[in-house]
Amino acid sequence: MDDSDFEGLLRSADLRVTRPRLAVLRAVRRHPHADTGSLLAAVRTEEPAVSHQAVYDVLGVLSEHGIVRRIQPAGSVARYELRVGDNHHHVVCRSCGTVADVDCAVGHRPCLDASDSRGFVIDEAEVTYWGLCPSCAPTATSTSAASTH
Amino acid sequence: MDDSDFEGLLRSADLRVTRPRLAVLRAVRRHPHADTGSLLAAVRTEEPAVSHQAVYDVLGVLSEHGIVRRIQPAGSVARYELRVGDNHHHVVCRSCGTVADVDCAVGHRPCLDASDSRGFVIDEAEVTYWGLCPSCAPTATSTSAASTH
DNA sequence: ACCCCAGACTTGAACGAGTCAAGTTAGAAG
DNA sequence: CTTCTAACTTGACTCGTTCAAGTCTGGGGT
Repeated sequence: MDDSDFEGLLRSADLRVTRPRLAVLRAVRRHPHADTGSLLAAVRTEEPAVSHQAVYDVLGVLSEHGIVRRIQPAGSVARYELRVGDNHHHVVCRSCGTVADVDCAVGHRPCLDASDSRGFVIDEAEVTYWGLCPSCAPTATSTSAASTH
Repeated sequence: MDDSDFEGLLRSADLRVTRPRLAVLRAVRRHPHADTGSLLAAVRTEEPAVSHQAVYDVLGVLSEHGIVRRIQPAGSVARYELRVGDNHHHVVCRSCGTVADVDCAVGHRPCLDASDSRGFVIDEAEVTYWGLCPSCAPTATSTSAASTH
């Protein structure tokens, strides 16, 4: 994912290639799962004149076009990442809020043919794991028994 | 789930039984998946003097003690429900934001033994389905093919 | 039955992520 | 080079949620 890749992504989505957009894409690449505020700060290290509104706008259109993915665990502000369309989920630390990627267990499509989908037309199943990250977890306690809810 | 059940739940969590708390519990029972504002309005139909702060406090402690469950789909405000510990997930309508319960496919524990949990100690896996509710979905289109992400 | 006090509530101000609106700038097609 | 509109800047604003300080009350102890 270098700058010419970003340019291609923008062009094939019929979006103009602008300095703010490239700067936002580079910021998201450098800071996966960062929130808008951090991304704004990161963008301004290379493009000091970019407004916060521009960052919101850019992240908005990039999400709409599937170039970045917006995630928002309960209790957190919106976060963004570049990995799209590659079937992965997220682990969120209950203590510090850190987010990490988790590859989907091979071949599994969790609960997807939900017996009763209530008449909804479902297009995505999002899985979020909750727990404690290595830094926050009490040391030594090992196994990660998890329950579905 | 009648009022004496609520009283029991509170007492066994070492929480005082107060009129505001009972009113909030009744409101959550009457309005599953409602946000704080709606619950406040519902509470005030029977207890007009209850402050908004009280509702926030009550929902907070009830969540901490596992008496109610707080959910917050991306882009939504916090919502609350009484069903706890019974293994169910949620479908959220992308168009109107409506939330419905979906029972977990029997015996499935989605992606839980995640091949690589990044050193996190996981205690819960939350599944959110995204799509269109019956009212918002274009009529007739039927199948609900879903992709994991 | 009464007292007492920490836990629960009221009041009112404040915070901050995100949005709205109006005017200006700059990609990129012709 | 010109033109047009998508994209950006600026600045005000909304609203869900939290903070802080003071008052009240459920329920255990006497």
